[in-house]
Amino acid sequence: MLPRTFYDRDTVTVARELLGKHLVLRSGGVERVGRIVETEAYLGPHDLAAHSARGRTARTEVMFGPPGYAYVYLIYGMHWCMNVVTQAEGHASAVLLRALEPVHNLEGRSQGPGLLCRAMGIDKRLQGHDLCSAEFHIAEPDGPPPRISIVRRPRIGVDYAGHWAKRLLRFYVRGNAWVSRL
DNA sequence: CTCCGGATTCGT
DNA sequence: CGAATCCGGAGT
Repeated sequence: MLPRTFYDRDTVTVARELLGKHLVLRSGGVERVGRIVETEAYLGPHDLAAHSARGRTARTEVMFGPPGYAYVYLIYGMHWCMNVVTQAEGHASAVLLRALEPVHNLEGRSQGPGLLCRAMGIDKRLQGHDLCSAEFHIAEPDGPPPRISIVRRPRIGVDYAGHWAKRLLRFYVRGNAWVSRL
């Protein structure tokens, strides 16, 4: 299991290093595992695409808290999205998990943040959950890590954020078939 | 209290 | 390209 210190670092670094790691959720006697192949970094209140840019609210409270917790929210009234909170308490930054390569017990497709949560069974009950826990965490896969090439692109769906929409804060594993879009 | 729109996905 | 579908956040 990744230690809390993994998340207590620069958000771009965490977003890049999460690629290739395993997201693990044990629920109802079933363990689901997916390999993270696509992420986006949301840097904090100064980042106009980040939810924390609208200030500290009930929904975004967990983003302002300590690193290594899940920020889960509902979008467009029907899809859950999952983030990992990064950096020290008060920084209000996070990494959005956008796509998984199926490893174990995933239900259907997992390319795109909404489909990822559907496949893993992630919803409101995991909002604010500790990711340094047996039932819900991110882990280094067994064996030697494969050498991967990382692609940097602008984030998806944040055109409203002015110049922040152009920043290269989306990361994915080059050539991976489970990435949501090229 | 009302109103607007979204870190998406799917079907046309 | 537009609908689905609901709640957070902002304004009255």
